[in-house]
Amino acid sequence: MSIRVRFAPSPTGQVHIGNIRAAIFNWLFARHHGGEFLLRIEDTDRERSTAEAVQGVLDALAWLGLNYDAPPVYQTAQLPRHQEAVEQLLRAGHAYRGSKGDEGGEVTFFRMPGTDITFEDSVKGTMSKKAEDLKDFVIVRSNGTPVFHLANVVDDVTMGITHVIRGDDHVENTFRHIALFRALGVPVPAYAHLPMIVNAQGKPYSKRDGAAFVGDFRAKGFLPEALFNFLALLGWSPGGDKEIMTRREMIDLFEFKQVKSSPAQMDMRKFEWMNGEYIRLLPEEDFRRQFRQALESAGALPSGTDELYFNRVATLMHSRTRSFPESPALVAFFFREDFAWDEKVVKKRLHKPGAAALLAAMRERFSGLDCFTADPLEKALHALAADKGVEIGEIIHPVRVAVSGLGVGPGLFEMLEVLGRDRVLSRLATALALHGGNESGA
RNA sequence: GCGCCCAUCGUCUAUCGGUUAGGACACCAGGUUUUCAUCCUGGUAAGCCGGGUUCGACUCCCGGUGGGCGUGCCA
Repeated sequence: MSIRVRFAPSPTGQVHIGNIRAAIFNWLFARHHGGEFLLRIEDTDRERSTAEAVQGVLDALAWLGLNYDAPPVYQTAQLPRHQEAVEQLLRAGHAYRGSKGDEGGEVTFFRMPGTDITFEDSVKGTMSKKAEDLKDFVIVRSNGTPVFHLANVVDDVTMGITHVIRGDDHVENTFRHIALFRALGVPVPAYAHLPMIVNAQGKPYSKRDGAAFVGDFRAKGFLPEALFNFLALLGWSPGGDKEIMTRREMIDLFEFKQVKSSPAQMDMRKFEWMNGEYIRLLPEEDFRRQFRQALESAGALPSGTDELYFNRVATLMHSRTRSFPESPALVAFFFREDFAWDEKVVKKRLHKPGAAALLAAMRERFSGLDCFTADPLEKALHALAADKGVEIGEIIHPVRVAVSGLGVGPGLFEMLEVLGRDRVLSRLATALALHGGNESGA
């Protein structure tokens, strides 16, 4: 029998990373075995389900490249089948009607078999529950609508699901679901319950802990390939030392044997590192596009900026970008004159004894250059250092701060070349005017 | 409360009775004849506690502690 799995989110909000990781594992498992990966929208909670949320699920899957092999199944459209199943259960004596609580009306209960239930979980091992801990439960509400357990199981039957891969929070439900499958007289699927993603306190990872939804990562400019890779490795370890893997490699290696059963914490620092690895792998044009997007959304890119100039800045930044959110602050000086000054660096580099004099001399020599490109600029700087008998760093650092306001950035000479003569000379003059008289410590 | 589950560096993890407990991120130090980043080299850092079983336990068993999940006419 061919393998069929499904991702079955309820469209009641944004797609949580724990959820999407379940989708990733389902997808990986299906692709590994050449099976089918299906999507089912569990929209039976009419109160909370929204069309926007459905679109959110579709977008998240598309963004991460989690393609499904058949059109999405909407649970609300399966109502007739749910009702049929209930009739069948009623006829066979597996279900009965009754009242519960003080809400009045009549609900339909599923009658648990009265025996212990055991199943093999692909990640958690043998799971067992005693009969006395398994109570009858409602499968149809007093208003006639089926409850999750019933709908979920019946849909899995109609969709021919062979393996149910979902979050750890569903383990307890599994015993009821197995009883349901048996009562319906159909094969019980195999199960794999994934550990939860938790925060530093061991609590479920939530919005309070930072980016918690797929949309958050996307909005911040993280790459889908990086998120996919990172999430796949949260709880799953193919052994070996390789962590940056292609989809093909992940598909080939994926097995539940290597999925851990303990919860994992999302380490944003490691994720940013991985994102940086993927950024470096990006084709230049792709990098430019996303780089531009990051700057534009942060309002750091003035309209009318020269295309070529922008491209040169992008090239300079490609190899040193770990995540797009950090970009605006690092390159603002390329695009505007009122960039921020890092006061600590200003103090350290510009207020240093002798810095102003060197800066002034450097400006003088730069202004005399015929060709304002990296090579001549570098030669001029080395020459000045030699003439003054100072380390080149004594000049490099003040120049960098003077033109960028920062202590870090691309290689200085390439950076000066891209900035161009006008910006460089005027900024050096400005820096001298602002800080030239501030030398301290001597 | 009851039921189920989980427990290796700060984090993600390898280990499947015998290892100097390995790797990755982060961090620290040095190098790559300018910073930062990249890259290279080196370093700090771990088996929750207590009992067993065994010649020998991170690994198996029991208990404790801590944490998670479940206990809906939500999904």
